[in-house]
Formats: sequence, structure tokens, C-alpha cells
Amino acid sequence: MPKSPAPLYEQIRQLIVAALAAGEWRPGDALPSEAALAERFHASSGTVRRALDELTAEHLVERRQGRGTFVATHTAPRNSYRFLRLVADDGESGFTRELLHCRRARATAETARALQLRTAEPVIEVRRLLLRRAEPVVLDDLWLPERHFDGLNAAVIDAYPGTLYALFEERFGVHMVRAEEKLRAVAAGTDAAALLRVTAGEPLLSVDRVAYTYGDRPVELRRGLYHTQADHYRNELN
Amino acid sequence: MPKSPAPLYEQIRQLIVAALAAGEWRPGDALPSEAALAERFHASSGTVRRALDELTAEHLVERRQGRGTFVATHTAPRNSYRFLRLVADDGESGFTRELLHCRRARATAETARALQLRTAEPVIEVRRLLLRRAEPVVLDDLWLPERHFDGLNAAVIDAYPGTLYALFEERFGVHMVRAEEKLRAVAAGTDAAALLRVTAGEPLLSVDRVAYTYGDRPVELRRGLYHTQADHYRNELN
DNA sequence: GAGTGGTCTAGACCACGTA
DNA sequence: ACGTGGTCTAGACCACTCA
Repeated sequence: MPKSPAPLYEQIRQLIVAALAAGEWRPGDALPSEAALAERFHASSGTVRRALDELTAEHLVERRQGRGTFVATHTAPRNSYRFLRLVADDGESGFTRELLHCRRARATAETARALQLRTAEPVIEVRRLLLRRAEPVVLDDLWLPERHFDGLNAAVIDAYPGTLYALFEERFGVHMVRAEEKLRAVAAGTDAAALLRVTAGEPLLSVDRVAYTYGDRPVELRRGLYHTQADHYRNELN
Repeated sequence: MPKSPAPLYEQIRQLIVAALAAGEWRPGDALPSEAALAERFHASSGTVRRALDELTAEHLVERRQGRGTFVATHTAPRNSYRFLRLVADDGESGFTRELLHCRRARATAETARALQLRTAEPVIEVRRLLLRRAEPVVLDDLWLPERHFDGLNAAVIDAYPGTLYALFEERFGVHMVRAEEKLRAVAAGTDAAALLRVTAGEPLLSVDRVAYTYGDRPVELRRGLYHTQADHYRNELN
């Protein structure tokens, strides 16, 4: 409970986020100009600018001089694999994808907790591989609440040319804003070992991710196993 | 080569960083007020404020309303283990330390490249353990250019109550600003296994870090092995 | 040329910490 | 009471994009 009311730029920031969550502007769309937003929110353009600067830092919008302010989108080429920190030791960063399955399931207690669902609520379960130069390097398992991704199936995924997050955004209106990851070193189980073409027991980097959409609502649980023989997870600390 | 000159707030930011690097204000010290800096740099206070806001975002300074602007320091309690992302699964984040050795050595080709030294230049090599509830969870190996850390030895480290980065800052005037890490899953070798009390071959999280001081100058190479049985490496993606 | 965001200024007023 | 940073405003001018 804040003692004093939030500053005006913060209130405006929250109003814009609410409008984004409500779909008033879709990813890729232009927002109104600073001056128009200033009139709408009864504030000066400097205050609106401050709100938009915060949203830019959060990667919710992108501003381009002379063009306007646009809702950030995972469909932009510069945003593909935005949340995947795995890069080859030689710098290469492209992948090919191979879908293993996509099926309906029931949320386990753990999945339900992460996604703020009730246990046994319907979810969609996806398993896929990412390969670099025909070598599998990532085995991903995803769980998605079915109520946000109704109609998602293997055919839809296979037909889509971009990343999963671009697909979620374009077809289901779910834009991923941020994510939290927990990393561990684990020994490969027999099934993962076979799929990643390593021997069972070999060390793999386990990456548990919860991804959030507007308003900090969790909408994806993902468990990745990364083969870090010739790749590494790159991180910057500030 | 920038076509147009950098904006004034950026020039001022760089001048302040240069002053920090030159030691004009030491960690924990107060910087001059906005008004004083505005006069010094012949700019408006709004422009100086913008420069200081950027430095705040980079964690180079901290601003406190009513008090002033202060040079960030690793000796502040809230900054201890600022670059260590390992947390226990139950949330606990404290450690005890155990120094294993601290000795002079010569830079290997790899160390020299990371620290921008010549091969065989003198470095100081440190090995230590971090323990949680008497259980070892981190084995760290550090390499430091001797010319920045002359006089560092086991007695100095053992006598110091704070973190290594606080020690480096207080005793050697080297403030770590940011770091880059490369993470991998590896199998424990016999020596690491013994020190971390695991069986050889067990998966460990390998964390290679290069830490930088003001002006992006690399001053520490660190290789950590994390036992991620009851701990995980926490990361936020934006 | 019109419209957009980016920079820079000057100044008012508020909130906080110290004395 | 005073000095600090935090918020908010109004407006000038510049840089870029597109028709």
C-alpha cells in the first residue's frame, strides 16, 4: 500500500499497459503521438514521454524518431529468440526447429502453481527440439493454459514460419513481456539423452522458465535442457 | 565513428565516468549536487539529471532524495554478492567463505586474452569455497592482474570481513561495474568433486565470468563451479 | 512541408533528510 | 530553515521519415 499516490508518469504508464493488455493497440501497431497521449491523459508531453521511456526500457514499446511509437512484437526479426540466451561458442546463433509433439493434458500440481491455475485444469503440452547445423542442442517442454491457447495443435505450429512467441502473439493475442529462469546442471535421463544424442548421465543445463504477459500474468511454463558442449548460456550482470 | 556528436547528457555522463575512474570521488562519497554539476559542465540541471539517471540505471551511482548522489559501493550491505545469482531453492541467500589459496602465477594464454594482458604477465590466483549451512556449494577460481592488486595475499583476504569485491574496492581502488558470464553444465573433476563433496562426474554449473571496472576495462577472470542440488541460478529476462 | 520523436532549457513546486 | 533530489510543466529547436 503506497503512502502517497504514484507519480503521474507512473499512473500513465499503468494506463498504457492496461490498454495494451486490453488489445487497444496490437503488437506492431503505432501508438498515438506524444501530443495526442498528453491530451488524452491531461498531462504535459514531458510527463507522457517519461512514461513511454519506461515502457521502452521494459521492451513493451519501441520508439523510432520521425516514425512514431510502436507496440513491441516478437514477429520483428530483431526479436526472434529474444529470451533464448544460448549461443554457440563461435558466435553463431541460428536454429532449426523440430516439433516432437503437441497434445492436451492436465496441469500437474507444480504446473498449476507456476501458471496460477487449479490442479488438473486443461493445458497444452508441447515438446520440441532446436538444432544447430543438424545437431540437437535444446530440448524444450512447454505447458500452456488451454484457455489462452485454444486451437493450438501440431499442424498450427508446423505451418508457422516464425518463433513460438511470434505465433502466440499473432494467433492467440498473447504477447510475452518478461520471463524468470532458474538454471541448474543435471544429468541427462535416458529419453532426453536419446533425443539430444548424448550418453545418459551426461551433464545438461536445465532451464526452468515462467513467461509473463502484460500485468505480470504467467502464461507459459517451459523446461529446457541445453546441451552445452559447443554452446553456452550468455548473461550480462549489471 | 558517430556522424553527429553525442548528445550533451551523454558527454556529461562520460565525463563523470572519467572522473570516477580517476578517483575524484571514491565509492561511498557524495557527488556534487545537480546544480553544482550543472555549473561545472555548463548545462542545465535537467541535462545533468539525465546523465545521473543513466548512471543510476548502470548502478554507478545511487541517488537518495533529500541526501544527495553517492558513488555506488560494494561495501554497502545491499550490494554484497551483487553479481552472485545463486540462491537456495528455499530462498536463503547467505554464505560463509573459506579461502583455499592465494598465490602469484603467470597468465595463461586464455587468461591473458580475457584480461587483455600479455601472456605470462604476473597474475594473482585465488581459490575459495562458498558454503551454505556448512555445505560447500561454490568453488571459485579467480585470476587478477597483479599490477592492479599488488599486495593481495591470503592474510589480507582472511582479515577482511566483507566480500571480495568490497575488498578490491576498499584496499585496491578497483570497483567492479559490470560482468559477463558464460554458463555451461560440466561433469565434476576429481579435485572439484572432493572440494564440493560430490562424486566425480556429477553435473555442476560452470560459470565463467569476466568483470569490468570503469571504462569497460576487464580486471578479473573468475571460474565458478556451482553445486545446484538444492540451489539454482536465478535470472530475469526482459 | 508536415508530423514524429530527441534534446535542452528554465522554472515552479513537492518530498525528504538533516540540523 | 535549508539543501537535496523528484515531479511536472511549457516551449524552443533539432533530426528523422514520409508523402
